[in-house]
Amino acid sequence: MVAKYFRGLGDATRVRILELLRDQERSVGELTRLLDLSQPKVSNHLACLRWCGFVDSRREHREVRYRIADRRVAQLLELGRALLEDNEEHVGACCHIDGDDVP
Amino acid sequence: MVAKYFRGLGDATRVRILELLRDQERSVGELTRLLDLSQPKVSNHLACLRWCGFVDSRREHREVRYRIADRRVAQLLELGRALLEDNEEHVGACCHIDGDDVP
DNA sequence: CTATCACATCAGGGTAAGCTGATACCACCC
DNA sequence: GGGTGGTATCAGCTTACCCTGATGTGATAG
Repeated sequence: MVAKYFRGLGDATRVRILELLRDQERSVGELTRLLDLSQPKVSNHLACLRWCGFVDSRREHREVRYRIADRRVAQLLELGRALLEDNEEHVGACCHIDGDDVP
Repeated sequence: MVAKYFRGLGDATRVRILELLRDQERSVGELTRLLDLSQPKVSNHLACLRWCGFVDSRREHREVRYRIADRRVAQLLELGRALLEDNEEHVGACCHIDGDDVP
């Protein structure tokens, strides 16, 4: 179950979304433009994040605005990023998990 | 990259391993017996955890003993588990990530 | 040196996660 | 009520992850 939860963070798009939501709430359209991704893709990942309780959503006019659901979610990302700094080379070398974030 | 890192935690077997290593270091054989899993499977996940810097290993006699590499790894799991408690129902209902830990 | 224990790696097949493109939904404005 | 902007969902396909079984490597004992 914990694994399933962390798996929610195990996608580059979802992490990027969470980082954009970190400071302010945003609509789906905003995220789509900022990330330059297809709308279904963003919406799909947002649904995933919402189901797992990472984000909350509310309608405003015709838009749906998303925000981080819990401050600890940001902490989790922060902690992960901090740990990563000391292991970036290792992670990059992991071939079990195929990186898709190579420039 | 952060996503790739979290993906390392996105597997039930790897999380179980980390929790067994949480309190004490253990050999591959111990883990294999405790988890009742095949040896290649355990070894493979250990390799993944090691590459990503979650655990350290050292030889002792003929065994290889593994331990948590950084206290923050345990903190990360702790934080994840704490957050999960408030969202367990949601996570269970997430159909994008197919749970394999259903009793 | 050979045998054996403990572990690592490999090749192959199955399966779930993610993407694309199209479509359905919902709220608002006219 | 029809039309439009903003989201959500769906079907099909591709690919990356994981598992199994077999084989390779390294260290110790005899």
